[in-house]
Amino acid sequence: MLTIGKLGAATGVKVPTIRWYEEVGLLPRAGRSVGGQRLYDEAARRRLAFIRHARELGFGLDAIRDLLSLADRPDQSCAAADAIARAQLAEVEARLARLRALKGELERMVEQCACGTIRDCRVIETLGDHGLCKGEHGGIASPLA
Amino acid sequence: MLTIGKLGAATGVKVPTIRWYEEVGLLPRAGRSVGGQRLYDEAARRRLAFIRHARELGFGLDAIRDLLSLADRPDQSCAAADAIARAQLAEVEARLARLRALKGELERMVEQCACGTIRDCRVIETLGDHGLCKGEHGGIASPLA
DNA sequence: CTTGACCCTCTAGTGACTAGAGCAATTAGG
DNA sequence: CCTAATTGCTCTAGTCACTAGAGGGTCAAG
Repeated sequence: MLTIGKLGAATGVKVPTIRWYEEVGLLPRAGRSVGGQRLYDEAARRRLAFIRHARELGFGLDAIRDLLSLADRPDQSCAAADAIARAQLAEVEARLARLRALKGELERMVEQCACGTIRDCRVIETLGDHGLCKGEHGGIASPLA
Repeated sequence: MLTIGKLGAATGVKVPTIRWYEEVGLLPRAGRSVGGQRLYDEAARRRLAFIRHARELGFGLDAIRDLLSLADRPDQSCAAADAIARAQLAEVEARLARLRALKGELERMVEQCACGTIRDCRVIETLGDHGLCKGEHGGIASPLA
């Protein structure tokens, strides 16, 4: 049986994060010691490792919840899991495209800067006038890295 | 003189967002009509367009605040603005590298899925066992797209 | 038995907004 | 000139996935 700190160390997840996963239902309510401290078994450790890995791959907690409930039913079709992963891949590809455009625009901006005074600064000027941009760079960047 | 709605339409910024920019000090407190509604002039419009464009390029509000105060002093050196832009570029490049790694891992996962039952699903299996991953994909993805 | 490391709950804060309630002001049409 | 529709106002709360901190309780080693 692991205390929450050992579990965190074993999985690379911070202690408050583990408690928070419990609160939002990603982890089942942990059993407690006599004094009321959480205790975890190997199954909990595997479940948390799964969550952590999925987070590293950028899945949101809702998607992870779905993936976990799928993982608990080994006889069902894998199609749903596949769909979730494909959606995540599409999301990542979209963000990649956007970031590449951003990078190009920033590079252009920085390269043109002669580093004189603000008056002649291409960085400031470009920011002030969208028309100086070559390509579109769409709307405001969305969260979820 | 523009009302807040016209200003929003002219710059592509939503009305509550404009009010929020005022609240956090990116925009000066707007003058008001007799009835208390905000009114904006051309200078405000340019300032908001600057903010919007910088947001599109992924700058955070703190960086934008700095850029704006630089833009207001045309005689000063452009070095600080250049540094902010370079930092943003570095940030974008780091996120690009991370996203590329993520994309690779997701592609591998999805490609290996034979779409049978969950029991044999590579997606679920890979998520459960980080050892099946080829490369590192670092920590949890950070926000700020 | 004490010390220090760990654990508990609870609240609040992050970034950059977005949504909604409940009401006031403006504007276009008749 | 009146009315109805639109737009505006403030304020609160919610989003995502945590993180930080206060103020205490528990546990294992020495």
